Amino acid sequence: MRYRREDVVDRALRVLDDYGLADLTMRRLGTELGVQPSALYHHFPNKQALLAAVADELLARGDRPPPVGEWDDRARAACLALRDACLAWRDGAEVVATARAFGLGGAAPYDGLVAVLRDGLADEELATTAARTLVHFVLGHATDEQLRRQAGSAGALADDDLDRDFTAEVTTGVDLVLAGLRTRV
Amino acid sequence: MRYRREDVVDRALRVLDDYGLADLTMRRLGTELGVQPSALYHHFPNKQALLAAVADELLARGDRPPPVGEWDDRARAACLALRDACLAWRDGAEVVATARAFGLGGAAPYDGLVAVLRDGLADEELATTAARTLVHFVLGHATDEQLRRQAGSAGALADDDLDRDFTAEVTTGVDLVLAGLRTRV
DNA sequence: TGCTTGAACTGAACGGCGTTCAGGTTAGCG
DNA sequence: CGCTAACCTGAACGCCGTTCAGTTCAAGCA
Repeated sequence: MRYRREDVVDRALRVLDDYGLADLTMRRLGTELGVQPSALYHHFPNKQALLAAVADELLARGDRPPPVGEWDDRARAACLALRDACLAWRDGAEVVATARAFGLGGAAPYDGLVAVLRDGLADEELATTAARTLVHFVLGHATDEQLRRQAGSAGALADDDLDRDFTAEVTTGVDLVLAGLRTRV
Repeated sequence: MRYRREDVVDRALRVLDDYGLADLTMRRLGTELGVQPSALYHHFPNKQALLAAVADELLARGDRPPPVGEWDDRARAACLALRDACLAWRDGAEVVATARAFGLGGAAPYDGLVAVLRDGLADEELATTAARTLVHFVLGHATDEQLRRQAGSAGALADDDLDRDFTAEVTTGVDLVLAGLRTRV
């Protein structure tokens, strides 16, 4: 069997979901495809680039049409969509956050948020800063949640850390930022 | 020479600042101390625990007495203090964020923020959620900044990504959250 | 002073990782 | 049918975190 780039990304996404980011190694992915690890370097210059492609694919699959409405409602929806896209895959948030930090991928949600906020705020600089604030918070919170759930299912965590309502928490956080923004229009 | 735990942490902090997190390996730290890598396992059960201790020490050294004043001013000061503590060391933000994510260290700034916010808000749940929002944002932003500066000094980045005013950005972000909180008291 | 004890460390090994590279294979197109 | 470019092999390199049985040595006690 011979593979194309997209096949590799697809399989990587499956390995990620089944075994977690720590076990998404070039060797494991190669084995899973029935291929030498070195074969993957025909499709990607290095592992970071592969992970960036995985992040982009993960986000693309979780994409949903933005709702119509006020700018703040659309911004909130975009944040929750980003969160849902990440939570749909094991360690999804960490993958996206890492790719974003390295500047190699995961830019779509940020760009979308900037567009929405620019509409509502008419202040380019405030829009970018607010978008960064929101994305950092959403990704940070989702990373935390996934890590904590994993530690919880491994039985290494107190129970009261698990029955938090993560969705309510993240909504409150996003709304805090949006409320702050509303005081500036 | 024989070392105690604190000596190892101190040296690890120096290695971190001189060579970066990627080069802070057990072997390198051992070499730096003139000791076998296995010797470090007498002081720490694993590398994660060592990094948690490094994060705590890094935060402790950057600690400063909280200013008196309104709760929102104190919260802003706490956020900026956290950022400064992280920025004072190479890859400091990433070290703290990782330790925090694993629940092994770096809890002090979060606890401090919760205390301040609980004072001003009289709402325990909102205080914890807001503290999480702020810490996630500050650490995410600082991680981004350090990674970007490093990529910039390696000449792999556009210039306009570097002459951003990171301090103004993070202040604006924090103030957005605080303004949002003020609408709730 | 000599003895004991436990903290600190050695040295070698284990299995795994990302990555490189020279060369082999094979699908598809002209 | 032959060529070309895409895809892959197989072996190696130099790292990594971690384990473990055994050794050294400073400090406290008799």
